[in-house]
Amino acid sequence: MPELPEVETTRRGLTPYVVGRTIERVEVREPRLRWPVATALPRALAGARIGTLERRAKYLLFGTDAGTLLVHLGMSGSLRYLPAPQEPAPHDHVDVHFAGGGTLRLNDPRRFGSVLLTRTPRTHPLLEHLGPEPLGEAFDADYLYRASRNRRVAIKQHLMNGRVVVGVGNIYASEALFRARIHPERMAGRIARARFEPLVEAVRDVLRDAIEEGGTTLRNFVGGDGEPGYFRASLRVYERAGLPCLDCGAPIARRVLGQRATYYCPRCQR
DNA sequence: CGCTGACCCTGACGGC
DNA sequence: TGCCGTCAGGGTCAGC
Repeated sequence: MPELPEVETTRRGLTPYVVGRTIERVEVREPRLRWPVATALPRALAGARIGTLERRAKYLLFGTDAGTLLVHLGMSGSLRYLPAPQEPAPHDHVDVHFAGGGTLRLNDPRRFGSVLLTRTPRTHPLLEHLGPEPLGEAFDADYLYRASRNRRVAIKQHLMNGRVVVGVGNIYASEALFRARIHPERMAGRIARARFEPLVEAVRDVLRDAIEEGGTTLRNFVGGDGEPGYFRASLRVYERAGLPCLDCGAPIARRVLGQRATYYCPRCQR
């Protein structure tokens, strides 16, 4: 489920409920996530106060005086704040109970997500080698052009490579390339310099638009407030195989690239 | 070093 | 109805 817009939606939704709160108790019902939840984690966090909630790539970083809690939602994860106690449902793997009431609850059916505690987030192996934020200043046409030289991979896979730029997942890679009119299979290293301005703008625009709509709910994504995202209605190619291109009417094509479904207009995108 | 494909896991859905 | 194959928004890792 979550790409950058969904994670950012979650961050914004949770911030008023969790920042400034003191953790009373952490309850781990199922530690077998992408990486096992450390047995020492609940004890380490008990009594800690959350001072900040930030996002880096698709990670949520809860800054506490006991270290930084890193949460990744994987494919199927979601975080919700519950003001009142609620019976855990299937796949509700982790609860963070706050002093004074309220619970932050992680649900993740496929368990590709992760919950980690670190004292040194900047140099954590999972974060250290990440590329620039797509909505930050470092991500511009010059950067992406240089990062693409001599690369033989398809531009779509290139955009989804977290070392190149973070946060661009399967939905928004297809959507951005449609907006930039670039064929997803075009070799990254063979794209003309002039096309990188529109491409970078397309990536930024589609992510910004999606954040404004509260992300994309395909199956089960809900933001921190439990609301689904509404960007699905704005998707132009994703999951539209066979339907007419909104620009030219040609049927949208679907092809598998690097084991991921890829959607594009074979007429508009070159 | 760059790149490909296997793999982690559960659930929904369509075909038979 | 039930079984089976396919697919799903994430990422790491081994191997060439």
